[in-house]
Amino acid sequence: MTKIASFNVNSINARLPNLLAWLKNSSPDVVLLQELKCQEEKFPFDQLLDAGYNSAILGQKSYNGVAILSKFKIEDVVKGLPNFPEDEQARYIEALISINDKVIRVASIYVPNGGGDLNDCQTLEESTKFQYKINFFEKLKEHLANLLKYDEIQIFGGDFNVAIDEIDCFDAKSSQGKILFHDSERKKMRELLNLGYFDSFREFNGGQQTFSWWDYRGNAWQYNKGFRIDYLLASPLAGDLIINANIDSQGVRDQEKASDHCPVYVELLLRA
DNA sequence: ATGGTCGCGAGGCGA
Repeated sequence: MTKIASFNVNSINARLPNLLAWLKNSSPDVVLLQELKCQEEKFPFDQLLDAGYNSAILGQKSYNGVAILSKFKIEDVVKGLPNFPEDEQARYIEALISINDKVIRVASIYVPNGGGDLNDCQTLEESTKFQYKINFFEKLKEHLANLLKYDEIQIFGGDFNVAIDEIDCFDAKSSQGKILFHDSERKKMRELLNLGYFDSFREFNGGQQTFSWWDYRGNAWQYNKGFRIDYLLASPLAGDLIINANIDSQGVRDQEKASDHCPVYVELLLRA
């Protein structure tokens, strides 16, 4: 059994003790990380290697940053969306990993949040940050549409900063039109899925409401005021091999110095 | 509720 997870750590260095504890308990084969908040020279390569993981990273000072951890060799690393070279933010890393003679293409994706304060007389759709988010989605869609042609086992995971459906919000009515649940960004998320990728959690959990992110503010965790915004997208070939998909919603987010996100994961049966 | 809490890095930004 092969386990692939995605985890927005909200600073790899602030989260290292929590991350190492979760790696030990959960023992994923591959982990897609987001929000490293550090440059490559400050990434804890050695401690992760001691824990049994190779790392490939795209870093950035203070903000963003994505990585792929793997118990297996990481090859053909792509840093940044190839069709978005002008993007200065570290939000995409892709690689090939061979397990049991099967090649898996994985990517760690950190979609822009796109929220924040609006100036007067400005709607969310008019704001620069939201437009950057929509543009990033468009570039991501173009790239994934190309990758889908390869007919590979692909698992693309990350923090997409969008709740797909009402069930993915603690209060869909009050979230309507706000960041994480605005119609424009939901449409972009659906366009990704409509390329032919599965939302692996939803495939395996029907009408189950489980969140992956709770705001640090307002005791959101205590009141379970969360959203599901972290996903593992599976190509058709990957979908055939997945035997389970879930969210580590207990035992991680409630720890001391926890990230505001918790890990999501899929389990696959790979036979040579 | 235009609040609230983190992380970075040393004041304000981003989420």
